[in-house]
Amino acid sequence: MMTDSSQRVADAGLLADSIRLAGLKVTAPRLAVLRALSDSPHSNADALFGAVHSELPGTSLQAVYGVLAAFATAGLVRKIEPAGSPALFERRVDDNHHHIVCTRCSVVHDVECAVGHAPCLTPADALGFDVRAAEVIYWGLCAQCQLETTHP
Amino acid sequence: MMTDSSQRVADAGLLADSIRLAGLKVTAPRLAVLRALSDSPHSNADALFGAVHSELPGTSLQAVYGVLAAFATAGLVRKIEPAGSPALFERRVDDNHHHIVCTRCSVVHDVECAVGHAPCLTPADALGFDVRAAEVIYWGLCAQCQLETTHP
DNA sequence: TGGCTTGTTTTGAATTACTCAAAACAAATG
DNA sequence: CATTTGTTTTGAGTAATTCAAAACAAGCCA
Repeated sequence: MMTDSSQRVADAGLLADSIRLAGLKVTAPRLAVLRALSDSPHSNADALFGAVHSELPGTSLQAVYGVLAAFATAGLVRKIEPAGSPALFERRVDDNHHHIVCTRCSVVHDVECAVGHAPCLTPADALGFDVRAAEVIYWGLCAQCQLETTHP
Repeated sequence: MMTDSSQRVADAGLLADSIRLAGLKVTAPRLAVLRALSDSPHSNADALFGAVHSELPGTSLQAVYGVLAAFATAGLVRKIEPAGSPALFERRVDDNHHHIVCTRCSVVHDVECAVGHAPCLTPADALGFDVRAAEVIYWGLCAQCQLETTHP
């Protein structure tokens, strides 16, 4: 039976593998950022810095920015930038999912592409563009905030 | 027959009317910003400041930000914030159109909602959210940049 | 296994886009 | 025309991010 600690080691191995597979060197800050992102998807650089820093106190905020930039360029993480928010990062990549954001508390959740296949990826008139991606953000009130605004 | 200058005056009147109709006081900076936005939709605050400043040299950049914030709150303009870009503004409002952005030169064009009615406004699973809006941004290469990248 | 090369991180500073606050000013109303 | 209320100026401040040079470490090679 696999213990908690061997599980953690196995996880570290998987994290390291995916970093290596992306063509990047495996370093402690990179492992820590990737683990923090696994634990909390849709985190911003500052939140990740907080998580990483408690595990690896020498790590600088700039290192976290550097790690995230390298990961994003290598296709290991996806960067999303909802209006009015600092950039958020997630490990779910290459599956064309979208996001729903609460206008009150800013919580973000993943949502599958509304239509399964990709009609919303094809604009009515692409105006000569070679369209590579479609990004959809839904805005609304999350369940919790609906409660809190109707029972103030 | 309407002369160029009476046309300009008529335009100014229409601009003033729409500002007044939005419940805002009509001022020179507001008229100038609204005219600049009519001339160049998808402009950012800095570009608008440039246009306004040449017509009305006393105007400050902060005033432009103030005007745009008041317009956006009043529903007179729409603010869009594509990833990696400063906020852009446009007068087209309340018609649920979307945008297509060139990943190379950052030019922005309007596109109609891909499907006419609103299936893309309804996520597959709204996760308890009360969804109020869906924002779609298409990313790709504009016609010009396709040419310039294939004939370098 | 120890050096070498290349890529990564630290340290420190700078920049961009935007916001805040107080005082001066101007539009609209009667 | 005086007053009220909203707007703009002036000046400063902040958040998020980027840049650059030097120190450092990972992975390769002998």
